[in-house]
Amino acid sequence: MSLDTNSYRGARDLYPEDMRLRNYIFNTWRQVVERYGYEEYDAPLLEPIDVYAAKSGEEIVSEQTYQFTDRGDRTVAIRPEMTPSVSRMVAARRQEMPYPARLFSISNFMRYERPQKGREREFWQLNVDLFGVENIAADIEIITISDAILRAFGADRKMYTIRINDRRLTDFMMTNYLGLDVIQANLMIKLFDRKNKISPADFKQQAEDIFGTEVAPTGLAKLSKLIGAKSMADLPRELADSDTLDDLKKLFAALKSAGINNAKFDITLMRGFDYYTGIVFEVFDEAPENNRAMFGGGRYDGLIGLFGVDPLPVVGMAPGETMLVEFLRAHNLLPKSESTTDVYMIVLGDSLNGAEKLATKLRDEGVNVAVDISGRKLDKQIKSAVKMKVPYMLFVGENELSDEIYTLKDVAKSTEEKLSFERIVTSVRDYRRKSDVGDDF
RNA sequence: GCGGAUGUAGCUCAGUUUGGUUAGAGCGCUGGAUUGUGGCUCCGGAGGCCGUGGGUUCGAGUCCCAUCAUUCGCCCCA
Repeated sequence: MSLDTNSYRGARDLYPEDMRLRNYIFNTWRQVVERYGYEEYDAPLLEPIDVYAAKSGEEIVSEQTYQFTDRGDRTVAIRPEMTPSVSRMVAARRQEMPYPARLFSISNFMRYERPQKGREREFWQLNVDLFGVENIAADIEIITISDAILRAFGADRKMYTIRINDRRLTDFMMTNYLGLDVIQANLMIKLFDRKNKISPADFKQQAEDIFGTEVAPTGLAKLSKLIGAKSMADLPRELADSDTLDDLKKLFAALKSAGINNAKFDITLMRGFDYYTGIVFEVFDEAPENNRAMFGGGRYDGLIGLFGVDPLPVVGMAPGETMLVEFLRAHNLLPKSESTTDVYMIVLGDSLNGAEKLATKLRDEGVNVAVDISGRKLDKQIKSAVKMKVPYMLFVGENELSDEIYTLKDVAKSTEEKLSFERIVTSVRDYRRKSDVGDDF
């Protein structure tokens, strides 16, 4: 019996052409967040299980983490997310960190889930967190960066929407306005989460069940006022007077003046229930075939305190690679895939020694060169170069070596020029400079 | 965890309804012809446990059961 060549379920093999796309995404992420002054960190792949159990729901941890007992009898989990780890790291240096602390990481995670479109068992995420700022400026910065990231991939603001809500408003709404107890509020939050997936009639029916028959009529009336609110101005008086709206107003004003015209207030936005304490937001893909939340984030001021130090305010977000690729594909923003090798050297006749020497000289000038050392016929060598998507081929034979004039072929344009060594170097450099600053990479 | 669809050559698929000799096509791959230049042309070749395991049958790619995988929904999504 032979071994299976398939990769582990929900985890992908990345061949060079896949890795080119991943590198493009990671490089773009890194470039944007570093421009905002964020610095990179990393944490171990494994954490003690308690780190997750304390923060998230118990059943999520037991059913969806990869966990095992190590040789020292400790129960550990492969990280399913970064937030607990980075919180642990910041808590450990609570007193000595420079604040505001701006941190990011690009790391892989694993969750034991059923793989489907846009979701894998092993996945990569950018995590961006801003520690130590209580005021709304931190929330503004994180949302602005979310926008900047998508813009950096060439996205137009018509392609996505940023939906924003505030957890404090949700709490006030559930408890004071709708008069729900904790259990009812929980159910209502789950129902709000499902709002776009079910019919209005089903929504109404399920809401009625939550209210109970006695209070349902007044409850439903209040609910429909909420759902109908397209902006903060439409909110019922009881909510509109609440203090948290000042923050939201400042936030929207700031986003507007930054040109972010696709941010919308959405009272129904929930984002789970667990640990958010203020602003929450989600970035939605507006492509019809893909209409759903791509990623999100928000403020979670309570987590650092779990590690036995004074609490610290935090705002963070985490876009994933998988969803982003779906977004780029849907909007035709995928870059053209090209080899990192600049020049594929095609060796004619007995010229291998001379070709290798020339390759070394080119490499000394920073040109990436692959020499075809196979000794195959010309057309086979050319086919390899085309398959690799190398931008240039360089033909090296006895005549070229004695004249020191070589034929450089542009693979895409199918044009060729006879050039000296120096001219080859400048041609390749010009090409690289152009493609690095363009929309494509 | 639940439901639907799909697994045949490297890839895209036909063949399955109605079981019947050596399982096909296009592209790709490979050898050659012609070219000091591929994405032209011509001639030849290799490559399949028909996802896997069991069952029915004289006989299974085809029918039945199970299982695994892919995929679309549901649940969930820290």
